[in-house]
Amino acid sequence: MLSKKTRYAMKALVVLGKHFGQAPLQISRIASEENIPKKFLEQILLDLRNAGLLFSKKGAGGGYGLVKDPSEIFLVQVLRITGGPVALLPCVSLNFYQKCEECINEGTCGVRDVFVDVRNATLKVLSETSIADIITREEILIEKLRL
Amino acid sequence: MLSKKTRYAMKALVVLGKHFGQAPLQISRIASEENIPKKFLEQILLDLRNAGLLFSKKGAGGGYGLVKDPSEIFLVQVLRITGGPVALLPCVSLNFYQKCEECINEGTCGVRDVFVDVRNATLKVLSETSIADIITREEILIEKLRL
DNA sequence: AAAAAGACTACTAAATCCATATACTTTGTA
DNA sequence: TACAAAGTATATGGATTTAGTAGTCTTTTT
Repeated sequence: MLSKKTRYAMKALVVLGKHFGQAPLQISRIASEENIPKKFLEQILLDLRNAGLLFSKKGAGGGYGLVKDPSEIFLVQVLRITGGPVALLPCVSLNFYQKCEECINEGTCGVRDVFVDVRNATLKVLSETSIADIITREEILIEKLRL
Repeated sequence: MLSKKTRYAMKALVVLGKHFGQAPLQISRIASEENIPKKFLEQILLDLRNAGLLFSKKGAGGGYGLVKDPSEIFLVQVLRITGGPVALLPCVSLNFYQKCEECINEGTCGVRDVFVDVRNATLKVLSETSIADIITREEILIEKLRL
């Protein structure tokens, strides 16, 4: 399961993506728009900024904005910034690898082998999907509901 | 990430799969073979038994065994018994569904839409892979290491 | 009867997650 | 220049979950 942090981060990026190129958006605005606790969102946006995804502007008329085009921000990146490993087993994680304590021989572990496949399948979707794609998907979903 | 419970369950089932058709295996034997805390494994095997995957026999010469052929036990089942949701978001889970509190309209949520795809990809692997497949994979891995 | 093995219940220590609080810094503007 | 708006940073606390342990009871075999 993804943490709320990761979920909030993605939702916030979608909102920011819709405003790309415009004036920066304030935390409180994003928070109220997406029902995210403001103080928590504050920390999250800060992480995304420190990771180079967002710029920030202090003071009156300040706020946050995307540094890159939404089509260049992929979900894997977000997941990794917010600390959510893609893999379901630590011994299979590319960026958060940890040896399974109980495992005798990692190289011949069949369970691990399967979860390498699972990770690859997940990674494929997440590394191909951008914030822009999510915005497009939302438009399609809204369109469908109109029928 | 899968819980240790789920991991231990899978490993135990693999051990039991290798002994399918033979005399039941004792908890302590599986525990020492796979470096799993015995008392913890006890609870896990009980869950698997209550879910109908294992039979148990008390008293001297007792132990646990698979009810079905290892080729008929799939990883999705194990995951669901041990309480590990397949989905990365609660609002996308088939068996552990929960509404995202903060979500305004689930039907038009692009993030959710992507994670439906992720879930399907994961589910495909986990519902196609059996305990027997894991055993086969281990044999292949061992074979490869011999070269 | 005794020993072997699982069944069941309860508990606890540690970790993690979510959220809030508080104090500080920067920037725009009246 | 002073003040208010907004982000920065750190700390803290509560709730929940996870992992593991302990102890007692029940069943079965010898």
